[in-house]
Amino acid sequence: MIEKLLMKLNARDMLSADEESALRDAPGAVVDVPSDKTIIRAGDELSQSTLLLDGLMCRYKDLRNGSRQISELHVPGDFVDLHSFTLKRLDHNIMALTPCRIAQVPHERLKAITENFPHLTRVLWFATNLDAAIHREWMLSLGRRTALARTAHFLCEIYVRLGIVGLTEGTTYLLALTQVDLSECLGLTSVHVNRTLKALREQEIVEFRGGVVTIFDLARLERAAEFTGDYLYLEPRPR
Amino acid sequence: MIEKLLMKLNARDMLSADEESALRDAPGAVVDVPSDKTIIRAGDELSQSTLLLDGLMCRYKDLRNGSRQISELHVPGDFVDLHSFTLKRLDHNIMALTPCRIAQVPHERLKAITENFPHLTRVLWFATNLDAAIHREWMLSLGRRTALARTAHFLCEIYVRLGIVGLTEGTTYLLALTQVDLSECLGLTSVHVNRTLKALREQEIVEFRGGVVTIFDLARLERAAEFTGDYLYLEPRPR
DNA sequence: CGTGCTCTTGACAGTAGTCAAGATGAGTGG
DNA sequence: CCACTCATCTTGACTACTGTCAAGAGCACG
Repeated sequence: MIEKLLMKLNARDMLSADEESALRDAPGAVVDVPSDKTIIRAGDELSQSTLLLDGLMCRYKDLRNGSRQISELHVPGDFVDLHSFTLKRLDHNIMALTPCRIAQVPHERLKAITENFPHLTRVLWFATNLDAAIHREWMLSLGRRTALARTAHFLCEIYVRLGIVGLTEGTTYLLALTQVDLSECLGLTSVHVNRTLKALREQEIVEFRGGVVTIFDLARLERAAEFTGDYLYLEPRPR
Repeated sequence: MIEKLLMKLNARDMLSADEESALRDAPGAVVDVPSDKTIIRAGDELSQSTLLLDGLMCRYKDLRNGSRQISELHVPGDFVDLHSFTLKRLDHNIMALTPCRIAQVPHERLKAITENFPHLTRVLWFATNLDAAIHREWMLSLGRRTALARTAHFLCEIYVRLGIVGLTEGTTYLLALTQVDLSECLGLTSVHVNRTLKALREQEIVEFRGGVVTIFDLARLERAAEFTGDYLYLEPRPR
């Protein structure tokens, strides 16, 4: 059930059999969530964390005028709100962007891990630090990249992250987002995202249509984005 | 020496005497860093973390064209790169924006904390999760707030964060940044920051001159920024 | 009392936003 | 099986916020 989480973590460090089994024992309920449902609201008191098994979720915040910023897109294997374990409540909302399957992990079991498995604790800590690294790269995009580079960068990142958990096929992957969803990730309007996707398509770099991303020229996509995967910490090493 | 760190952590949870003393024993060398010096470069192999005792530091990334995005401004008491403990290398640079005094904490000692002090480990984990929460709020600023709201929000945040460590005087605080530094935090050009500060000053909301921030009307500043301190997690509770 | 950095301002440019209308397409009910 | 509906996508025309370029002022420091 937690195979994708293990793929993600084992790409960054090696877990022992004991640690893997502690992780396997961690989930409580498995729940299906319909598309568009906000499962956690900012400020809610939380006693469990959410592991995404299948589907796409996001974290978002919004302003009074209704404009929304997605701060992270989550793919299967992501521990969507592992950080709620120490924060106890969140500063943002979490919603399903597609129908999702999640596993709920009681904070009590995470606490037991911190008491008994120091190395596994560091690996989980690492996982939240990785989220923060993704946040920083997005800040660079939001603050300094052009709409085109920002969009290209996003598509590169998701390509790598889905690849880690085995959800790419060559240079193609499924991404059931609307252009509005995309615009909320990218800090743009959906109209401008539409124009930007058109430009990327006409330059034969990448295409995003009907929930499918097809990368025609990965090298050019990465160049347009100034993408390097460094910030995704894809080296197995002791944490 | 680590009093400001303790103020920061004790505002979020209570540390035991043992835990405080473990933290006091953690720092190795104390070092002075001149203004503008980049002390850590992205990719460097790291074996210690940096605790900021005095001065202002920042984390930043840049693009090939030279434009720079600061992803976090650090104030005294901040564990600037605590996350390097699990990441082992960083995805961003760290530099001093003013003359600084730092304490260097060997990762070995942090590792010992994770082996012997589970609760203190969770508190330190919390501290990195707090950085990520600040990242998310900045993403909302960069992606969705106007230049004016974004600038106002930044000044609110720093006001609160400096207040926690006793570095405000009423509604005034010292902030020895240039407008270029500010623009790199805010994802704007320095010219536009200049105009935005002028607008805030002329509306008698806040003034930023000569390294001094004077808030004339905190309520209006917070309203202009849509600022609430929720994301700074200012409640002492078991982590 | 220069030198250089920072701040300030004006004129102009351009990227991205706004508004609006029509196209496309999947799902629904008659 | 065929309208019909609603969400999403697309495009054009226009707007505006922020960026660019440039020059001059202010000021600390040697």
